[in-house]
Amino acid sequence: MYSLAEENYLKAIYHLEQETKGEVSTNAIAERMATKPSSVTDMMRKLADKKLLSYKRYKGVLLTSEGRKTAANVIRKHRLWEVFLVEKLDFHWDEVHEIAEQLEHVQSEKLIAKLDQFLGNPDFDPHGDPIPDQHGNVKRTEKKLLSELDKKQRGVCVGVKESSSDFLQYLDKKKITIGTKVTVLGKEFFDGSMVIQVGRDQFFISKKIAENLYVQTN
Amino acid sequence: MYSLAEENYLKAIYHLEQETKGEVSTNAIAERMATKPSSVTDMMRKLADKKLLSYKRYKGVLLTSEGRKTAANVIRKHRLWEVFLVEKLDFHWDEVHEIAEQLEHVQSEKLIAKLDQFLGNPDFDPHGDPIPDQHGNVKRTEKKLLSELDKKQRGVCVGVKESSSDFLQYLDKKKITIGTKVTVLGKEFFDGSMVIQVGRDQFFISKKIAENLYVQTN
DNA sequence: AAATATTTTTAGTCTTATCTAAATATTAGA
DNA sequence: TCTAATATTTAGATAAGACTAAAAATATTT
Ligand SMILES: [Mn+2]
Ligand SMILES: [Mn+2]
Ligand SMILES: [Mn+2]
Ligand SMILES: [Mn+2]
Repeated sequence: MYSLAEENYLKAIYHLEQETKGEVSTNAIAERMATKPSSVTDMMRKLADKKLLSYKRYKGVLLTSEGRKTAANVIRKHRLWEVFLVEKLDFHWDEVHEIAEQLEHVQSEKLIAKLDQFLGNPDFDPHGDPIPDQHGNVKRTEKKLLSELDKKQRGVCVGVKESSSDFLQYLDKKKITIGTKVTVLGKEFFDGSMVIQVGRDQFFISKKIAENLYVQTN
Repeated sequence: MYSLAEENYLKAIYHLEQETKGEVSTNAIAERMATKPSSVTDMMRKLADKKLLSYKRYKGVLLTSEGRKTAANVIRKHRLWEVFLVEKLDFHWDEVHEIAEQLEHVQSEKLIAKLDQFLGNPDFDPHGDPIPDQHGNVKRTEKKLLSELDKKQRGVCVGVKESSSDFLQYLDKKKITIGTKVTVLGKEFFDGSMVIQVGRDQFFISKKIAENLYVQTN
């Protein structure tokens, strides 16, 4: 249906739209895709011709509903494959992203439907990100960053914001994963650092860590 | 490592080399790839530069051991994915080829190793074709075409030569699959047609059917 | 409101993989 | 062996997707 390049642009724009809550700029797309702004302009023309987004010179782009649906489907595939790699093939959660980047472009509606079923229709990927349904709808859940919690508050880890290998390996070392209960024992206002309790362990974490862990407080 | 186009050329040449047992001609490659001879010539130059095959103008090509290993690895991936699709996702054996054509290009040594293990290190794909090992070695088995059997001879179906959807669906209708025992009850020398016994059923098959079913006689 | 800085687009080039049409080499027939 | 048919290569073109450098539009300072 759509080329690999087109799918990757749509996916990047989809994510950027949610972050910026509005038009997405040429430079933002170029940076996210590790490409040059002039290449982005060319592609925006093409995607606009195909009615996947609206584009006005110098004004940035917005996905059409067709574009958004297409992007969500690629993300759906990416996340389902990540679940497969972790749950079935025993990959570690820090090593599945690159492989899913390739698998997400395999074209077959039936394959995805069967994979979804095989995996037990999961709602979240190994990093806690929601898996869009067949229509591209994502059920958004209440979650906040650990850094937003105050002293004495308690939350359950439900996802990571960054999912770089370094960060995920840090979390493993500290025995934090999806579902882990975390209690804030202390919070330093000067630098945002915290002391938290995880299981029986208590330790210090920097603001940067706290800003990349999603938790749910009930 | 190698591009999608390069991998597909290598795979086609690998198969053609086995069929012709010698140099593979430009036209044969063009026909197999559904492309034009001039495109093949260009690609042969490129693959020769990369030492994946030897090419002399007007003389056809032969894979180098590096080329053969690369081709076998793509075939290994193709067949492992076919096993996955049939065994784990409950696809029918007539609908997995197109999807495997895409999956075979996913790059990750670790993925293939883990997939192989997950599937229980299978030796054959759903069509009875052998799965090359990590080094590209294929264990070849004794098999012949059903058409080579004579009256009263008996064989076990171990594979199909063609695996078009039409043919596979015909086999299903006749309850023939890998492992099915087949006995030749009669053979017409004029047109090569046969009457065979499968389970309790006896029926007529054309030469074309008999020439596309591999059997093992012990 | 100018001047300056930043962002975005345009123009032109490159690589990969394809094609058509024409030229050349090889093979087969008379 | 000469000729005709077939196979293969060369030359030149195209499309996708990227790049650089320069031009144009927009945004930010003074
Ligand atoms: Mn990912
Ligand atoms: Mn993920
Ligand atoms: Mn196949
Ligand atoms: Mn097969």
